[in-house]
Amino acid sequence: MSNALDVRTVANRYATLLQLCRSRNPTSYPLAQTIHAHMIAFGFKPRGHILNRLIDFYCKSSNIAYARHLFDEIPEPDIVARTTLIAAYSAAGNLKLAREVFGGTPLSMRDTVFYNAMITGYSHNNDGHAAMELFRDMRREAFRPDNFTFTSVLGALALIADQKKQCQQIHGAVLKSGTGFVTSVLNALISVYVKCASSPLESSSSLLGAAKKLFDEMPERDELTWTTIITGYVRNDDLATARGILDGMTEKLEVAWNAMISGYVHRGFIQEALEMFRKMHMMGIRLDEFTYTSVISACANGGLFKHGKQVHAYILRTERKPEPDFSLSVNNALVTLYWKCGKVDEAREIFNAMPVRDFVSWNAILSAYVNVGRIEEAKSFFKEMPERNILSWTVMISGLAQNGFGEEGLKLFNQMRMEGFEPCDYAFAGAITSCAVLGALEHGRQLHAQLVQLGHDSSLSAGNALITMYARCGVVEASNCVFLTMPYLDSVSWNAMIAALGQHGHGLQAIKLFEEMLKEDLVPDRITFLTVLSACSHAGLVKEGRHYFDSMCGFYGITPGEDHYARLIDLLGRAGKFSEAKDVLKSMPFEPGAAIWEALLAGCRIHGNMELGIQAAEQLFELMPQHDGTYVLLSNMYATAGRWNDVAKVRKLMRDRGIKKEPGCSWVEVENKVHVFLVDDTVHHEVQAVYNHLEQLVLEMRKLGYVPDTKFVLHDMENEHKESALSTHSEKLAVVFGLMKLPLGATIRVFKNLRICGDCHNAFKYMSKVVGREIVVRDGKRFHHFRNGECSCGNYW
DNA sequence: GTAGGGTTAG
Repeated sequence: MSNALDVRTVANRYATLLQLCRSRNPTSYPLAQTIHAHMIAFGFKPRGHILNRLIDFYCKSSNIAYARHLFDEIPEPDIVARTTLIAAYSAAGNLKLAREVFGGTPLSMRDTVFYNAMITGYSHNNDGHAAMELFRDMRREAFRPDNFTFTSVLGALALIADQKKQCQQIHGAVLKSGTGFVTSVLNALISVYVKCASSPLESSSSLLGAAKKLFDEMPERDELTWTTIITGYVRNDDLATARGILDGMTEKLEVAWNAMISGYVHRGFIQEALEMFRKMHMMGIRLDEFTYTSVISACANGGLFKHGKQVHAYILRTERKPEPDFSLSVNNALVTLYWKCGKVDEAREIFNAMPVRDFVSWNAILSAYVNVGRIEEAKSFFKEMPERNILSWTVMISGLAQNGFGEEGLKLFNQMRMEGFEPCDYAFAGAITSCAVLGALEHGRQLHAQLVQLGHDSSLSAGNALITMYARCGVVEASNCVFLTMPYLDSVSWNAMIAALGQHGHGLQAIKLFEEMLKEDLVPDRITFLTVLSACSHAGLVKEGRHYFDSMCGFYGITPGEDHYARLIDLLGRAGKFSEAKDVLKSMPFEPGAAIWEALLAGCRIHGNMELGIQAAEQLFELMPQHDGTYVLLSNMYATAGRWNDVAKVRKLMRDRGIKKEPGCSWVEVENKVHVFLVDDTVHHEVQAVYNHLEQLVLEMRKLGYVPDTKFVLHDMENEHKESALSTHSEKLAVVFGLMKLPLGATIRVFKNLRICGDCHNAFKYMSKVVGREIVVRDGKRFHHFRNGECSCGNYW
């Protein structure tokens, strides 16, 4: 400074100017920067209090790097600058740097505010334990906790699952410290009791009672108090009490009303949510973006497209100058409203017209494509996304899995991890579903282990996915184990477990579980009945199946869809009750579609009902000429009847229509080792070896007095049919290989889809007795358990 | 210099 102006005077003036700026007022940050720019131009070096203020402003305007630069220039930064920096690093999610500043500060310099900042930092970054630890350190070093400390610590405590005792301890400490009447501290206490109550480990009523007592006895309540107690009851699913408190509230507090509305929406009380909205409007309570988004979401979930549009129109009429945040969240809700009401392309139009978009907007469109099965569009949209978060990945992974692209789903899951995203339980659920699609048991087991390691094992979505995965991979015992140990169950879990039992031929157990579900006052949905009907069909429980079909239509008032009828036809067809099946066909309110004809054809194949089978196949050829399943079923039906010329005709038809038969590939698992057999046009040498064993086995079987009914595998193996038989029966050969070559006592599981005809069903029964071990074999989505000459599906075949 | 509530994407 070349002129004669006194440094102290200049400093005072700068300090006065900075007083005009307020660190909690974002609009003043540019002014503070301008003042700093002036200092630099003027050659003034800020120190002490002024420098601290500047560091604070740079932190707040999210230029932490520059704030750090200023901080590093100070020879001995004081406690205020350090505190500011810690708060800034924590807010930006950089705990490591915050921790560094914290650790580099000598004990003699520290104070309560300094500790408070670090405790809050941990709490904001979801590390409740570290925050508690620091709180203990602080008390050990004899720093007196104040209001801020308690509110932060209680916030941290709410992050820890098992914390009832600590709650009470801190409550005691609060009372001792004399802050027990401070509203902010009491709010935090109520909040933590309430959060505690919603933990599965605690009994909610006593903790909610403690919260309510504090609330009732409070000397003074502020807005936060009301919101906290109301959201507390909402979160604990006690909407009635929440509503009672809200109705007794004199303040016109929109935050509490919004919480109530969203509570109703989450619990599916659409009408109540809309009624609250109307009432708010009538009482002149401020409606804001939170209100609108919840109400639009209510309409989306209830399929009330017209109502949703009315709300939209109302917003456009009344909100003249919407803030950017406002229109962003409302538009996001609208996008969801449109696609959930079946208008995906309109949703996309809204999205395209949005001036600002965030993750929610992008993910909403992605889920729209995924949910309606427009998977190609979903894939290219996913690639287009400028940024992806964990949800984007999850939606895409489970979307791929649910549409049958298991391999792509798993690939994406791995890619997600490679890009540094820690998968959440939903992402795991997607990957596990991929394994279910692929029948990849070993991979599924690994994912299960990782799930446990990462502490996601109480997750509902992952648990449900595991039940299905184990069942689809042939290990229904594991499904049951998951089902029994899950802390929470929803109707999806029950449906999944009933399906698992049904798929494995345990029809009676499936029905028993279904009855248990009814006892728990859970309302069965259309999926539940699909599952129950399948279970009956697989176990041959014809009478029971009919009964449930009728009770679904009558008692539960569910209109049966084509899928329900298909299950019924399947049930009757597999039982050989063709005249009844024909009656159902006639009585149906719509023309039978492909699913129904396919079910009928499957029944005809089993029972050799050639006439009806051919008729069904003709319908299927018309409806979906490229569907290879029809050809296989028809050809198997002919083969069972020994009509080889007709088999040849079907094969020619396939060639003419360009339908490729997939190369045979099968795998067998014995004692956690998987053996894979490949059969292409040429016969793989391992299969040849199996074939030799098979011949031996048949000789053995004959010696033991077992004469295959007509053919089993042998008839196919003669002369010109030998090669094709080897490929179509490679799976069965693999089982034989497993039976003969591998150690005794282990269960043999075949994951590849075997199309089981009556003869091989008999043969498997026989073999299970001869070799004295359990054989689990997949047939479509179903499994057969052969043990001791019997099968889990009874004598249905 | 530090704390605390409500929304939308699975």
